[in-house]
Amino acid sequence: MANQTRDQKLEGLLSSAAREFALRGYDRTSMRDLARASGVSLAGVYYYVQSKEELLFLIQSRNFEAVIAGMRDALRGVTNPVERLQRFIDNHLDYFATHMAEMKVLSREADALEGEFLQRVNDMKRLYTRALMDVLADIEKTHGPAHANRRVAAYSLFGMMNWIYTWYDPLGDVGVELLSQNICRLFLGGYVGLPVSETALSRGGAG
Amino acid sequence: MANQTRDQKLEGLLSSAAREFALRGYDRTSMRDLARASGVSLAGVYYYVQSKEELLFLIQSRNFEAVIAGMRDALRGVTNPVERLQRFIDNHLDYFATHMAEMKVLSREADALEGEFLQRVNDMKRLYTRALMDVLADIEKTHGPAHANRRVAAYSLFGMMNWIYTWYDPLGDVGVELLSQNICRLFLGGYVGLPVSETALSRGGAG
DNA sequence: GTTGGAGTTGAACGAGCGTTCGAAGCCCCA
DNA sequence: TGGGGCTTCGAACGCTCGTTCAACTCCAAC
Repeated sequence: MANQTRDQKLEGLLSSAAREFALRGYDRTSMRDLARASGVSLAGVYYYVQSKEELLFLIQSRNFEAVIAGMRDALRGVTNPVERLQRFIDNHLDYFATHMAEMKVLSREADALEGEFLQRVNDMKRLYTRALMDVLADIEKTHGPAHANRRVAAYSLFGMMNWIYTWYDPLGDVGVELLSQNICRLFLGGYVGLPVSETALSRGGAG
Repeated sequence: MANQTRDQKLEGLLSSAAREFALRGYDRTSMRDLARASGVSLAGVYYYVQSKEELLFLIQSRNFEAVIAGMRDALRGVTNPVERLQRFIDNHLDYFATHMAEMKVLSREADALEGEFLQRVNDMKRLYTRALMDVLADIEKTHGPAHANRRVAAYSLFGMMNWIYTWYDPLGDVGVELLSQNICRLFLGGYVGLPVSETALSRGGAG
């Protein structure tokens, strides 16, 4: 509480803002709510951020960047297409489960942004979607024709993964590993008829 | 335009309100926007509806009721568990695709309601989720143990189906039949390892 | 031709919104 | 001790919001 750098304070503001946005929704949350939740005055918020919309943009873009960076790390050096997909899913769900508020805001407030803010987030979405579809294409090369249209399959997988903000409780009786394993199986089994074994789904050694 | 009953005018109001809510979001759409879009004065809206929240409730509950009624019709007399699931998915996606605005509002503005309005919609959700999980339980009885936790599977399927409000264009090159077929395959293949054939997925004869 | 209720309206209300700004507090260095 | 730049704040601005209400039009019934 005592001596934080400007960056640390912005970080804290973004974190409590994400919590509030996740709770009440972006539009129903006022700057006064955010000020109260983060322990500064209303005007104080504007010292760290230019507008409410920038606040939302920072939450969305920073977390999306982290997801993308995590995916790159998770896929680096992995050549087996199925394992690449498993790691893609694993990274997505893992980050989602450990940043529920932020990812709920990213999923639900998708079109609250406008102009350049919106464009920059949409660019990330395109990049990320492209990455998944490339993985799917690789899988098709090694496992024969898929049982579903690739684009439909990609968006269906995103649907399974992003929809969790409406029901999943990371502290409940379904752990992230089980969740990730289940979604991996559901998707892989349906997409290329792969009956994924227990062991094949456990996470590999080196990240 | 000339002589409509009160009910028809309310219907028209709900329809244009759904379109506006889907476009801009519930909170960002003002009662003045709705008045303009439906061609009455601001005060005129309040002759048909008690509040903005009731407007949202009516959109959500009426359409959810229609989805549930459609499901009951689709499942009536069908005993094969897999076919029951296919019809469940088919009904959901078909209604979604023909009522994109309304279903987007139902999916996205899930917690904009409060109090009794919220409770009544949530009751419908519980009922509908229960119905799907019962179908899944039947499938497990006839096709052996599932490859995923039943609850996770159910919510994943809802995720695939509801997420389409973020990307699906009913007028695009992916028709509803193909969409439904793809999602059926993805789910069934992953849930019980069923390689669903072309013909088995075509819709049955009598409804 | 008058009555009365259904439908519609313009104008206003109070409240809350995002944002701004001048001033005050704070703390390090001279 | 004093100056100066970060940091914080109370108070206000202009605007839009959801909602209300008295007054109006219209038309069928008497």
